[in-house]
Amino acid sequence: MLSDRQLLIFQVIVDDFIRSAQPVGSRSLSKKEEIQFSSATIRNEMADLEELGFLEKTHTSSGRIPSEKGYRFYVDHLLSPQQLDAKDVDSVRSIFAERIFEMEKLVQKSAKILSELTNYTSIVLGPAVRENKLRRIQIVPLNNEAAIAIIVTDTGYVENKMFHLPPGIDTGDIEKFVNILNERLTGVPLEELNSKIYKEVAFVLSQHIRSYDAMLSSIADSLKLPVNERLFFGGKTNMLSQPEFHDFVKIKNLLTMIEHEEDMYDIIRQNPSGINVKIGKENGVSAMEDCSLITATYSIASEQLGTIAILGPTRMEYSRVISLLQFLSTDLSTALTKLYQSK
Amino acid sequence: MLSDRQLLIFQVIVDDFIRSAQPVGSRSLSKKEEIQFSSATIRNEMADLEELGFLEKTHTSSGRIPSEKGYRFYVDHLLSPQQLDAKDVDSVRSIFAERIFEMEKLVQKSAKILSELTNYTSIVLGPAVRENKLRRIQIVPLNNEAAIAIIVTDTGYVENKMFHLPPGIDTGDIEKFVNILNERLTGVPLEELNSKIYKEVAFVLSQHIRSYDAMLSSIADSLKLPVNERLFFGGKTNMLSQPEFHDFVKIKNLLTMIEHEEDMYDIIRQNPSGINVKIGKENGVSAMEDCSLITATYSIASEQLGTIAILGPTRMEYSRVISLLQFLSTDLSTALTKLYQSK
DNA sequence: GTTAGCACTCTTTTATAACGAGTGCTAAAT
DNA sequence: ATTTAGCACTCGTTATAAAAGAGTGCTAAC
Repeated sequence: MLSDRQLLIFQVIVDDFIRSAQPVGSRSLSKKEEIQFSSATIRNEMADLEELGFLEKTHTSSGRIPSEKGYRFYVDHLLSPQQLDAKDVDSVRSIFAERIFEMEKLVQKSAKILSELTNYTSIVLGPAVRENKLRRIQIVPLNNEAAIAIIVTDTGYVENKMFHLPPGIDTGDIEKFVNILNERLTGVPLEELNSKIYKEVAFVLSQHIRSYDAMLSSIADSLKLPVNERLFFGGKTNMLSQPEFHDFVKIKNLLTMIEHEEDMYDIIRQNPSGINVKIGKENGVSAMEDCSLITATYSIASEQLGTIAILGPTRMEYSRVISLLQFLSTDLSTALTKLYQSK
Repeated sequence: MLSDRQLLIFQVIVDDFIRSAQPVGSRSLSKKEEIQFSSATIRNEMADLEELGFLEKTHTSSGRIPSEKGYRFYVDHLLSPQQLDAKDVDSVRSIFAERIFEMEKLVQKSAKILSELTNYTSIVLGPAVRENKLRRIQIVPLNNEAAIAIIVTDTGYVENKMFHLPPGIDTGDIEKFVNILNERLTGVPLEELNSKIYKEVAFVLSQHIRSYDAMLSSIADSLKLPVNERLFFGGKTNMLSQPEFHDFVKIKNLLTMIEHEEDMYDIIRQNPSGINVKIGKENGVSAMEDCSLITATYSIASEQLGTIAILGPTRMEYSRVISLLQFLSTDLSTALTKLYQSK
């Protein structure tokens, strides 16, 4: 569909604009060594590329910038899987250098490094605990009225919630109660806990414990997991350095959007596994229409755990970011699998 | 030291500037109804106030704005304890409307409401767990190599940490170990845990458990509390709407500073109990030299728990914010005392 | 098919002037 | 002895115009 020359010109324009953030003109293009034809020829090609919808002008006599369709094409067809810079490799590896133990810490550090490396904003979702299996339930009474329910999963994730004790319950009952829960529920994935409690455990409890139901509903309520997986951010303010956001309305909208965790959660979470690129309006949110979002998923063995994402301007270093995310998500998956698979 | 007329003029200037963010001129002042003298008189007084260091000009022929010294004087001497708006009272009360249980939730909601009410940034530190008393230690083994240590305090605070199990330890030993810890350490304030473990518990353990020391040091290490109390923020991006921050360098520095949790932690934490106002350079941080920080502490009974703070431009609604913080911190203290004092 | 040349467009920069809000000072009024 | 009216002056802001510069589209020559 596009001639080789058009491809070449298009690619150079995109690369140049990604680097400089300035519209690219025919004259400056003609001076590049990889381009051998005159500025007039380039102008003709550029006009064609614009007609095809790959380029845009900011005003009648300006140079060209890539359109969203252009970026999409660039990402889909012009991005050769590029070798990652040795420095970048080192930086990513440094995440795993210390023998970090908790998943969350690892994931948090990943977010930090990613944002420093790219100078964009990084967002990491996870790790998902939905499919974690229950390791232990504990109940710690605080006083006559309240107690804490604690659950621990096989990956070391701990969740806790305070609840009211039914009046008049005694410690022996609580202990029995917990023992029954542990007997019946250990090994059950968190997402099935709630239904399992009512379907299978309630009956057993009823036979052993007076007034079990008040407590059971308190507990079941407390354990209404999955708790939203947490989001971790890195470099929230990095976008302030991007020239396209030297505009108070834009930056305010964007930062406000980022602060709004529930929305971000939905946006990140809806991405399918593997690498994913959403460009500009594809994000479906007006605050992000000058942004691109690249996501990658990570997993333990084949079980998808979470998502790493980079949010940058549409004029983003797609190639490098994609390589980075690919590399990091693979490494993260490997590390986590090694840590938690070897039960 | 200052005449009544000077006080009046000064107060009106500050109030006006706080409202409008515009330098205040003599003519516009003379038109206010509370001011009965001519603009020329006002000019003379303003010149004197400037000489005394309470006012500044932005350029030779501009109106006046309050200097930092001026704000300091205003806060220290001109602020009458003002009645809080009925709306504000309602909003603050709404924090306690739902019967919230966990301290952290309460504190988080306070941060949110405060920032919405003021359109400044709110920062809440706490609640401190240093003096919380240990209620229970649990150890949950995950596999042969790792286990989770969980501690629960009398206020329902839960902290957990993963640690390595010494090779070859058996479950019976772990159980004994935990029982001894609980016997000896229940009721001990978190901040004393570490020393107590080594001084009093180590010996007992040594008599009952083989290879106790490897595990003890893992655990003690894990429990190296107090974990920094957490910071909660509200309205991080609110400062973007303040006209004094319509400057990319300033806003970037400020937001970056805010993101840097450790620094913020120190800044908030160092404030003594009660209401505290830091104006501009008094904050000692260049990123905050156009800001004022107002802090208030909250407590359970007489034990100080944490700090609520509002970060705004130096041109801040001091009177209203101080009233708000005073009111909220009192209410928060009362609510928490009621919840947790009645053990 | 390619390219040199040129008129034209539009932004950015620079210069200049006009405006206006505000001051400080002097001299008159109270 | 204050207070105030009056006025010259300052300086930032706004408006206008002109010049510069980067880039385009089109035509005609190569």
